[in-house]
Amino acid sequence: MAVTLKEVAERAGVSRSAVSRTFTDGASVSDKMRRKVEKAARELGYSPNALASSLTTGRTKLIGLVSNNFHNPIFLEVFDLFTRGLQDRGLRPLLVNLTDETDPEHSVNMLRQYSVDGVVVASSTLPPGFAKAFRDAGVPVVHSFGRSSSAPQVHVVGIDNVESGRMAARALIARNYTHVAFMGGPETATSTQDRHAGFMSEMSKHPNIRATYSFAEAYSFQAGRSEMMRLLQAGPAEAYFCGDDVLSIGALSAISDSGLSVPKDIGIIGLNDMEMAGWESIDLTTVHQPIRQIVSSSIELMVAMLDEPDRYPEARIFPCSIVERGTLRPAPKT
Amino acid sequence: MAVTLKEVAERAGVSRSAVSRTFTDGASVSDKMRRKVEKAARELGYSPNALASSLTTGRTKLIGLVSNNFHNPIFLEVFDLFTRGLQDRGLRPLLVNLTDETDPEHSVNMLRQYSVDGVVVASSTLPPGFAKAFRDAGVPVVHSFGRSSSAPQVHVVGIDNVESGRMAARALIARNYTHVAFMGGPETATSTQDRHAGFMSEMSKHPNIRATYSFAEAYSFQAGRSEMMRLLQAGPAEAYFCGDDVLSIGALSAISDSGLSVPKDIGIIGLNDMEMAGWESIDLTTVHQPIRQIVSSSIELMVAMLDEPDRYPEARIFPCSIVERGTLRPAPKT
DNA sequence: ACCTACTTTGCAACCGGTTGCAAAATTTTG
DNA sequence: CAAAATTTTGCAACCGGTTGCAAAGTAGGT
Repeated sequence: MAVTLKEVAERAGVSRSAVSRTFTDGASVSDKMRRKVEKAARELGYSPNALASSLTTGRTKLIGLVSNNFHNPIFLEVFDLFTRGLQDRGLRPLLVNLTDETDPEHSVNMLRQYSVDGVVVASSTLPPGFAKAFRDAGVPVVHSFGRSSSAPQVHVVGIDNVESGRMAARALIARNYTHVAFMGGPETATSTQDRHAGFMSEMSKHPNIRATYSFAEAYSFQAGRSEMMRLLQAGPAEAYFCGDDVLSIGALSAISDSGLSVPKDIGIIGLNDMEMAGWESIDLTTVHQPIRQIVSSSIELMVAMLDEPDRYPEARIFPCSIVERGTLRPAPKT
Repeated sequence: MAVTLKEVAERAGVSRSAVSRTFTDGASVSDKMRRKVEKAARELGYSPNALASSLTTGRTKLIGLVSNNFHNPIFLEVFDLFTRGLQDRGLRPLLVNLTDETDPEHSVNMLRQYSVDGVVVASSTLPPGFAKAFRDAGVPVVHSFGRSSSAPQVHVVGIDNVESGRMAARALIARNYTHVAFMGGPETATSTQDRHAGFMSEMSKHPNIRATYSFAEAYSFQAGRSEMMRLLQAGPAEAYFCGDDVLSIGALSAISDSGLSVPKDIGIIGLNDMEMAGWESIDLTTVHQPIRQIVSSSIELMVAMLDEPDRYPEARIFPCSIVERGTLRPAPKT
């Protein structure tokens, strides 16, 4: 069906190499030749087969985009940014949904079979062995939104979750709450562990403030809602740092359904600053995670690694900032 | 870097064909040979290069997954379903983000260069010429969430948007509203056009009910919110059928910020039944669009077309249903 | 043991490109 | 204008596999 190099060569009356060269930039072709070939190619509707050429060049321009996070709306923004950024650079994302059921091993193998030039993992927690498998195969890996210390052998781009936990803690301290709490996502997530650690470590400097914590079952609305329902029964803290914005929104729902009001009765601070956090009906005070920067830096790093595969692993950590909206009481003027 | 067929053949002391055959199912290989080859392959860590084999077999198992909808959270569910469904069948989604800036022509070309076996377009409105370009190239196309009549040359899987508009209208009629309205997405979207047409056609059977309409600028929270703000100023209808759930949520925000309550002062019915519609804090009555069925049917259709590329185009239309929650007043008992 | 029928294996050509090398063509130089 | 330097072009081998075909091997029947 598709038009091949050979057909173009025949029609233009030149060698196959000549055709190949006109479509490879940097190759030596005279203007006359180029015109002849381009004419023939246009008439035939030829476009070179990227896969065939990858065979000799060793580059497919395919990038595995791996994620296990298809439920948190912030990842739609992440996918948007990744796909656009990659395609702007002539790279093609091969999307892999790493669900709990699928064996990571299997995905690794699949990506190797398609000889991807690199792999971006967009997920806080990297499946064990994943990074290593690619490194052994000589495939560059960037772990976006990952924990900086978790795997020193792999490039990481993201935020310092420990620091972001501290930042949230300081926001609560500044507002003179006397009993605060951390309501995390699942305890197995490294992001939760780190935010928790940062939060508690900052609070430990203020022994006069009571600090407690608990974990929801997932980073989801329902999990946040039901965990907050439970906390309300048990006697809630004055303000909560929730593991992320979706959890926060669930918590807000539980609070308002209990007839309490935010921020008067209970304060909430989230993390991510997803689009929805700015919706007037939610108006969530939250720790902003700079996802645009994280994604674009991840892509730049990936591009750099394509030229220099053995590049020494680095961690690129972006600072977060607090976005003050309406779910924490105002800080007293200093 | 990667281990090749030849190396395995040498180590096993057999011909390259033998190795190839043990990795192609349906090929004739004796058990003894297979064991020998598999042993060598295992020792070397060999796995066949999918791209190289595609060259001779003509199949890449790559499916272009094209969408221009990276802002509506329902599409995260759609991507989740598509990626899982495809990878369960051994197909790999090559994701293409068709933003307004990118030239559709360019995307078509790119997908052809990667010789995708098929293309799934997940978007209500198909860029003009898109389907034709692939058909001309002999590449199967399935248009998911598309308009059934828009392009009879392409397979479409989705809902009948006209009928869904009628369904929403009937829901409002049954509740004895006397002034209803359609608040659509952008007028250029075929989904909006069809829902609008269906809604108005049903209303035209009830001349005693006043029916008006307007359009928001996008399928987004902010667009829904500001359009509803405008309508509230101008004097609102008693109940609105909003073009989709995200618009509805925006509208709800405007209504409650204006001190009005839902469904007492104004009724809202959405469309899609996205996960968020069921959140207790939203509790949106809506027309359920069966996205799981649409996606799985799209995939089945695609798989069928891989075997039978000239299959006669069909439209697979799934019925919607009303999910009654809390944003419309109850229908009186009959 | 011999012949037939069937299965397994290797050879070699091919898929659609790329690329090192040397010959041919063109340009520069003396 | 010839010789030297440079650019352009084609040949042929190669990338990592697949596959039609014929030769070799195995089994079954008598």
